[in-house]
Amino acid sequence: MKAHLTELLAQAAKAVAPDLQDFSILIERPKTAQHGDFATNLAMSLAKPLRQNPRAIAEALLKALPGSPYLEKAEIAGAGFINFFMSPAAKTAVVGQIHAQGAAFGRNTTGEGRKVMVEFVSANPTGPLHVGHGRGAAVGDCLCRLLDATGWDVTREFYYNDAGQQIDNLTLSVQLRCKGIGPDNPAWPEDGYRGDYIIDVANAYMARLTIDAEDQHIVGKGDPNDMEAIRHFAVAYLRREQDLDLKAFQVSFDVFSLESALYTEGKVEETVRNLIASGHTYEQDDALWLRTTSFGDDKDRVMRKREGGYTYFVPDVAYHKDKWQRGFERVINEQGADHHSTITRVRAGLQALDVGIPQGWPDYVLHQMVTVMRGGEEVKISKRAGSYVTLRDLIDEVGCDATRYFLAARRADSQLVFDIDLARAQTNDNPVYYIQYAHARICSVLEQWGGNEASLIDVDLSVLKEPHETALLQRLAEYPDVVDNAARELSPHIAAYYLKDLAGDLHSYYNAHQFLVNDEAVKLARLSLVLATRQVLQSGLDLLGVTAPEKM
RNA sequence: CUGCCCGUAGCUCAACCGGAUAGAGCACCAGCCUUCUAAGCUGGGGGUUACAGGUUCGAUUCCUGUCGGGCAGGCCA
Repeated sequence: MKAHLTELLAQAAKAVAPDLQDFSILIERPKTAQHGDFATNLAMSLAKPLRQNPRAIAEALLKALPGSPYLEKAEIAGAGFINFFMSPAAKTAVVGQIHAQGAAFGRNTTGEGRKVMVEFVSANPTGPLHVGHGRGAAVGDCLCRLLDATGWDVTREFYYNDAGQQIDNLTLSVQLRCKGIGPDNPAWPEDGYRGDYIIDVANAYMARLTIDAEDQHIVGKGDPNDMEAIRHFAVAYLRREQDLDLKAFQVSFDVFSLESALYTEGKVEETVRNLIASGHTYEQDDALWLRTTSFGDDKDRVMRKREGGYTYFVPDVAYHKDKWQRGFERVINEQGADHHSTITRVRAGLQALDVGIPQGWPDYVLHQMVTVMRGGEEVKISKRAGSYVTLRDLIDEVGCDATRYFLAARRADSQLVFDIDLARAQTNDNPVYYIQYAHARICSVLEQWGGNEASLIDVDLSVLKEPHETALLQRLAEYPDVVDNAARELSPHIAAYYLKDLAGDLHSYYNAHQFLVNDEAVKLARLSLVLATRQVLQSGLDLLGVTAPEKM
């Protein structure tokens, strides 16, 4: 309907201002019903280039506006808004669309089947996933679903930093636990991992347990002096733990990339050679530096340390070059904002390689920190101290659906307070139940009606005239815009808020009117409307990875 | 000290390239179950959009500055 109005306005604008080339037509949904079903500020935005009074332009536009069966009337209001009032047929048309398209309603082909990679979670295999990872998992997974819904060919990828200093710390921590040494012992290193899960890893290793995962089968050697064996076992063990966490959270990946593989396959060395060949490096103080300041960084960065190892951003650059070479012209990295400083470095490294990668590549979606409240107090998250709320804890206590909704329903770039007690104890406060309840209510009504749902597809909807019905119809018609907007803005919370509003419309309608009435025509029309509503609730919940239960 | 993010009702959060009277939920107050699930609905109070300027027909939104919170600024990741 929006597209239809845009077309009408474009024709009118052409008649009013034939010489004007570059202008865009914005149509929005007014907040109050008095302002019609749609409104445009076109006359106001044309005021400047045409050097005329907005209201005068609006008059001219209205005069030139072609007629349409969907348009009841259009009028000028305020400073020069044009408000459109749609015909009843235009308002109910969406129901037919939803029935015809089913789960495809709201999806579009904007992405044209192009490849996009979303890298998310990417936790280090040094412990279980915590709430912050949960936010990344929820947001990242929703981004994938949104991109898929808008026609992109999505690859979901997880990158394991299974090399480097922290893995050494992990290995050492496990080894000490194998020998019965804990954090209380003076021999315990300052940056060792103190969590109890390290004991579990050590016990499993000593008991010669087998780690069975999709791509690895590793048996604990039981030798507390074999550092290599401990390292492999510990990493495998914790990777499997994280996989199980993700599975419990209903998040899946297509590709797992390992930092260690970048080394063994020579990709890190190759990247270093390429960077040196590019002329953007120099030696100083026995270290190798990359002149990242040439690409917008505020200081140059060390690539190869004095002791010979590479700093973390070198494999990062190698990894992203690999992404590019795998054909991903679009890559979105979802990560915690505490890593934002790597963005400039990675991009600088990629520019220095000079292999045709665009300047702003890749995209980033950063989520801010999650604060966890329990018993009215903040739970401090410290991985090394071992005191933190794991994602598994949340799923167990709060439930998968509610946890996902809470973590995805807020703008990524604002800090998030997750109150465990609230989410767990007072389930009626939880918006996710509110939405699911709307879905369950519709299922219940349809079941009691007992008729054939297929027969509701083609009924006369002209009897739907109640304000509650009009409101619901309008909300349903918004859904395709919501999906497109959320995908374009990379903002899952837009979909979450929409669903809350949609559920609210349904609940109000439900309370104000009986659906299963004696008047057959009214009954069928109402059932057709709520059947369409159920479809959109289902599709929308699916975008968030939340289930749509038929009974609650 | 420098860079990035944020600051909206008592609390948690929205507000679609700048649009009309800034919206929800929780909490508080008053109502609605012999009628399709009360995990629901209806009504009410609650705001100088941190503060001060600027840009224009119009600013929560854009720009500058101040204050406050978070995160970064390592030859850690």
